Amino acid sequence: MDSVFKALSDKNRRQILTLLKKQDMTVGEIQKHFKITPASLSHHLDILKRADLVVAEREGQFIKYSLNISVFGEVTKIFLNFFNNHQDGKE
Amino acid sequence: MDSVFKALSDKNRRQILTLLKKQDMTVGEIQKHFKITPASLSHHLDILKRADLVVAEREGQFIKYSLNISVFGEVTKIFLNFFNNHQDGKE
DNA sequence: TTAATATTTAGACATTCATCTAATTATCTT
DNA sequence: AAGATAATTAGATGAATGTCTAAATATTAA
Repeated sequence: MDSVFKALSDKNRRQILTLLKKQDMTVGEIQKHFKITPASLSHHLDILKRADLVVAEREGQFIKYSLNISVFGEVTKIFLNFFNNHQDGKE
Repeated sequence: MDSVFKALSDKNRRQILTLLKKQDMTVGEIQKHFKITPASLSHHLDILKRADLVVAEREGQFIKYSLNISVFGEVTKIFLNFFNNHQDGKE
């Protein structure tokens, strides 16, 4: 469970989750919302994946990421929904 | 809001919150549940305080800590209640 | 199969962070 | 006022973390 809290402790990663809450996205699409390098983004996605917060699935040349809709995923969404929209996310 | 997530990202601090959920405690009482030094504990309490998750009040020679029962406090309790009791807390 | 695009992995670097010891502040007791 | 207890602050240290560049892997297109 520690990995979930660790994963949520980074602002970029929380923003990724917020994006994926709206729709599944490829790395490239997610990338557009950030100014970090693809390598850094990939690192964040890996941390979210290890925390079981997101799932990755290859679609040809792309890799599509989506929220892991499980018990944790649900609660996390509720949690994020409450805590975000206050002054955290930039969009 | 970042400070809240950062605060929750440490296992010791989450355990402190879990303890305070049951009852207010002085630093000394909290201390008994950990094997870190008083200085380290004080540091963690400071982080929780800055995140507005707990409140400190001097009572003579002691300082009593309690959960900050506010909107954030309430949600945090619910959140912790759900996410703990899985494999995170040691008690 | 060669070139181009998408994403990840490896390795390095600077910053943040949890922890400790030692010193300091605050309160209580004698 | 002096000593004891409670807690915090200061400063140091090693580990963890976020970021980058460069290289590697995977897939599509020519």
